[in-house]
Amino acid sequence: MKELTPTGRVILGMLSMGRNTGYDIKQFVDKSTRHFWAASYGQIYPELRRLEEQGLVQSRSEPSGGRARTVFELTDLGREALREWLETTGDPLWELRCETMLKLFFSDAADPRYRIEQLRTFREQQERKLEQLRELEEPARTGSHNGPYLSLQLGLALVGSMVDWCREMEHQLVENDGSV
Amino acid sequence: MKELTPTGRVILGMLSMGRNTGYDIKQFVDKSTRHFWAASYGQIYPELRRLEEQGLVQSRSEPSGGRARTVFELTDLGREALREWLETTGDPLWELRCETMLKLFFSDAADPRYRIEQLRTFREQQERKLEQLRELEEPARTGSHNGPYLSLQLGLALVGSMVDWCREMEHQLVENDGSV
DNA sequence: AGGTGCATGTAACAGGTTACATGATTAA
DNA sequence: TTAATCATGTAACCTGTTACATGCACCT
Repeated sequence: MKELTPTGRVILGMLSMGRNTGYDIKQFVDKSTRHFWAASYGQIYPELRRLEEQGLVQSRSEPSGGRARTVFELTDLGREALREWLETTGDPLWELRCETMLKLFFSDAADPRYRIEQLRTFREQQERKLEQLRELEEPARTGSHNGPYLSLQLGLALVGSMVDWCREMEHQLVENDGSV
Repeated sequence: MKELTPTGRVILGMLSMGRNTGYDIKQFVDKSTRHFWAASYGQIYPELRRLEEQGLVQSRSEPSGGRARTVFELTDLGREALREWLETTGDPLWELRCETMLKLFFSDAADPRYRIEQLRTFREQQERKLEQLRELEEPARTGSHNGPYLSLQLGLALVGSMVDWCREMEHQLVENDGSV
């Protein structure tokens, strides 16, 4: 069996949770996994076709009124591929790209007061993210699946710790050089 | 002035810290920023040429023995571009791609005991990362720049909180369903 | 003589985003 | 009537990795 592509895995997962059109998948990604795994139409639609070629999903046309609509569902093979991926425990992908850390790293090449500036901007950004995550908490807690809630809690811990660290560090930096 | 590319910024920063060949930059990235910002030869060498075209860096050939070697340094324009980027405070790039969160998210489609399995694998991975970061702590603390130490602390806080969260969650999961 | 490190580079590939085009349905 | 939403799709672009090729220098 061919290895699943990253987006392929998201799609199979989303199908397993009852999302069944390309549009629907994208919408749902945008209000759930987007915080740790995004996807765009440019990936989703072609990938759905590829998955069908591989026999992992099955499409059928199901227009709503005169509006074209293609509904997908997992095949047995697809369900199997998803399960296999979920049950594999081998060095999972973990990628972080954080411009703030990079700026901090190079911050000796600029006026030191910009450190606080960067930290503040970053903290505010992460606080907004935290809020967005918190809005997902209630629906995730009461939903029919447990997975989303669990992954949300990990996200919350991660973002929360960064916000806390920033607050502390901003405090220290202000004390140390008295600048705003 | 044209906007810097992501790798262009890393290069300018590294040059400002005294790294002066493509090779040297790559080596240093690999033992410092790689945890939150990677770079490969395939990006670095072409980008150095592009930066020179834009007048941000200046190269000179400086062979060591019969071994070809091109040394780069920042021009005034390059220093200015770097400073400008460092002093800009606008919605910094922050991207996380975490396969474990994705697997947890979809974990209802597999046997629940794999949740603990995924968590454990992830924690071990992050513990290794934590160790690598800790090895960088001493040199960063005693080095001539403050930036690297600061960014390292943020990384440490982030990875540390995830490890803690995993431990706690693994504990809870084991209690709740008694498996493994 | 052979392995490791220094040093430069590129071609092929992978993965993903953005912007655009199209058009029906529904709620205001 | 018009804006938002549902719905599908693609082409151009960007960014980055991997694998490979090359060759000198230095240490054992």
